[in-house]
Amino acid sequence: MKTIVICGATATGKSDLAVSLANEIDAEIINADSMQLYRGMDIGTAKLTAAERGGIPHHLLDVLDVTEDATVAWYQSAARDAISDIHARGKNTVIVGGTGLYIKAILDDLNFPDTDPLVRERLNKEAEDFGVAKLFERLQLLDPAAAAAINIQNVRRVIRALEVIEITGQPFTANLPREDSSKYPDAMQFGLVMDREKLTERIDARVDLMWERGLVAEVDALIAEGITKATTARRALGYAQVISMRSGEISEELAKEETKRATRQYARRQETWFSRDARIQWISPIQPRLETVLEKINSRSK
RNA sequence: GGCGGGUUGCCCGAGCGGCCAAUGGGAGGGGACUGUAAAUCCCCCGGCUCUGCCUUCGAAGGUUCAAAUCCUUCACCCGCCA
Repeated sequence: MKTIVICGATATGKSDLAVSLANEIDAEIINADSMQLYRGMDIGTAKLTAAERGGIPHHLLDVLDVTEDATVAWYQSAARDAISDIHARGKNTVIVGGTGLYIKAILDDLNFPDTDPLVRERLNKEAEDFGVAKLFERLQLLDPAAAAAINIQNVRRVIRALEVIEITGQPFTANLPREDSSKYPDAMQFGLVMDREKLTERIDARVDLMWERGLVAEVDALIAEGITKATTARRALGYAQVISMRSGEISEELAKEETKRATRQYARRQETWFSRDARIQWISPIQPRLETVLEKINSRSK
């Protein structure tokens, strides 16, 4: 059974390609977008409507309330279970999304050590009270390799490293493995690219459309459901901006502009992330996407 | 018409005779990345034949060994008085 990944920056047209591809190769789709996991976050995440999904079953889509926080570890096992299930039913799998770490967590041999809210909370408090420098010093002592790889300013990562060391008694692996640890050696990854100017245009247009379609109302509904108390969902592009607009911090016009700006920056980070995975086969903007992907898949299976 | 304040690099905004190509922030570009990843963090950011040189701080003159910083005139913007 095939495992195909469609990745790339936001607004490059991944979702549509995934559906048409799934149709062609008798596949089901697994969402690899950290924000499309949430129910009710539809307009702002550019989630495909039921009609647009064209009857293709989508997994890991609409599976969490906005008050629940997704984590990579949870996603990893849920996604792998979904793949096993799909393959067991004799279908192929298409994984689509822009969350690089999530895709990598599925494909590669990443083991996420446990987490402990209490330990984390204590470390957080320590960082606030005494500063990260203090914590970083400890990290240097306990795990020089991790300290060398993590920037002292990156509080979140310093804390996580210390948390892992404390819970497991083992050093923290601070670097992701590169391409040599695949759990699904037959998986094929395809990346969609677009030149910056074109992408910026598409992002701007998409954000305008989100507003027209009622993003503000969507966020209002989620605020009522408690999204502001969540730690993950409320940071989503567009949602964070509308939330701060509703709290009176910024105007609606600014919220919209900021959403476009933040989305542009996000797209850049995505490109950086995906660009380091040599396994990805990039589909250039001038190539017919579906045809090119099908061709590559077929030539591989021969 | 009179008096006062302002004009700084793509934008906002410090600087107020030498240590200034000029603090900060934003935008833009590059990069990192193992339980918040649409997150978090780092680097670059006038030009060049790049341990130095050249062109920048509204414009044009001037003072000085030396000016974004002082003086003069002009242009535009802002406030108060008419």
